Amino acid sequence: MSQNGKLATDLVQKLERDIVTGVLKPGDKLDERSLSERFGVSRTPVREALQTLAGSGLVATMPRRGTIVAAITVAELIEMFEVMAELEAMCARLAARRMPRVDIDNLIALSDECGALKDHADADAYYEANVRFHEAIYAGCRNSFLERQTKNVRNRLAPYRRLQLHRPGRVKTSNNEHADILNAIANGEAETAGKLMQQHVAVQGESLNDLLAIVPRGYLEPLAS
Amino acid sequence: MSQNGKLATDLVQKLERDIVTGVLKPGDKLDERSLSERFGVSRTPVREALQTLAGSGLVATMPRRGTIVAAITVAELIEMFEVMAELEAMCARLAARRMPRVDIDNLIALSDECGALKDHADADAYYEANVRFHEAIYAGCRNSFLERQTKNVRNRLAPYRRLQLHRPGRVKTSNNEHADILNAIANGEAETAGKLMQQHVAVQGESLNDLLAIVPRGYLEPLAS
DNA sequence: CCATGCAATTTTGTATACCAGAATGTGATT
DNA sequence: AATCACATTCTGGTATACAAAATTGCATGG
Repeated sequence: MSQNGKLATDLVQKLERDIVTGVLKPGDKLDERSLSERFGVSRTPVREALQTLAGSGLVATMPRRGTIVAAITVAELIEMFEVMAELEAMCARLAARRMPRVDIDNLIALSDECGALKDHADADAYYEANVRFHEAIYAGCRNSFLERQTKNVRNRLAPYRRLQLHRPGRVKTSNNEHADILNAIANGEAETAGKLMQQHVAVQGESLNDLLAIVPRGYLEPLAS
Repeated sequence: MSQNGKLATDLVQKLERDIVTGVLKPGDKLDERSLSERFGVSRTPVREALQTLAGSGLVATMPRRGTIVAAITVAELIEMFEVMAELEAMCARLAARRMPRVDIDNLIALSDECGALKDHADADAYYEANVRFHEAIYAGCRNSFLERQTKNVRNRLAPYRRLQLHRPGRVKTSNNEHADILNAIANGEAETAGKLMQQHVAVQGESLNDLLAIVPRGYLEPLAS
């Protein structure tokens, strides 16, 4: 997948991580010169990295006006959740039909892991386990293109989705839904698995009003990808 | 959407057109120097353009080994059609629920246009009308993110899909399916519209064996995106 | 005649220099 | 005091120069 040279590739990964984990917030300006001296390289690989990130939608650059971490509008967020729900539903449907036994066992283990962390104080720990559970299902669809596509959209939503889990009660509900989804997949009930997953994801998009209440200032400024 | 400078943006559009329309074939080498002198610019905007195209998946570049027009393997093609069918189905479902009357009228006109060309000798003319019909449905879903995502995948499949229509009888069948889809959308039958569209697209992926028989040499070499 | 290794050339990756357009600040004028 | 014009400055876009890696071709040896 990685197209650029070594330096540029490194930059892509570092910046991607910073954006997805929230170190860099939506709307933050990404000045080429600052980045180049911060990483000790010239502007060229920095530009290539930004170019790549722009392609995947994580940053947005306006001609002659620079690059910022993609700040998604509420309308765009709703749209993306709508698509995300359907992509994950597709993964779940296919996983129910194609996931081999050994991978299902692994999925059960990941679900247990989520269960063990659901009452834990550390929301981030649950978040990580949650990601692993979902990614196991992506992998289970046995369609590497769909897997990449889904992960891409998830990454772009990551800065906003992380906030979701801090909503009271959401973790527990989420965990229950996991159990149902797992069940459907293990039993090969494709349509059920898809339906459940669709709702599981879509509910996050539908509660965007709640999300807006806790979103930090600066998250909802101008621009979509 | 466009991130690069003016020159680079132009290049992206020109190269994209050449790839989608088949002037440049999968596997063709894209030499930076040749391109730069062909377009009368330096290597920098050329590199940026290739970078952008790599991001959208239309070209593939291996580090230190250059860039080629993305040559998709058969396995990857099957995967992509599987996803494409689902994306278009989603568009159709949403369009059935959201498309305003005036746009439906326009869709009817586009369908008629396809019908008028279905017996015509010029397969390319039907192909273009077909694209317009499908794009009208993308637009009808009222989800610009989904629309972009769908168009992106379609572009990547375009070099291969174009071959499909040269299969005898396909045009007529395709046209009948259009009529059914249009009907479902006009009547607001979301699930039906989605189902029909899913099949309409998936059948192209499932007939890949036939496609392989007529694919020109050089189309199926090494690399996926 | 074929294989292997080295050299020359080609081509990509990175750095730097230069140019152009946009933002900003200052001063004059109303 | 507010606004508009102009100049300065800052930042992004493009070109060019340089470095490193890979491919190619040739020569040499088996």
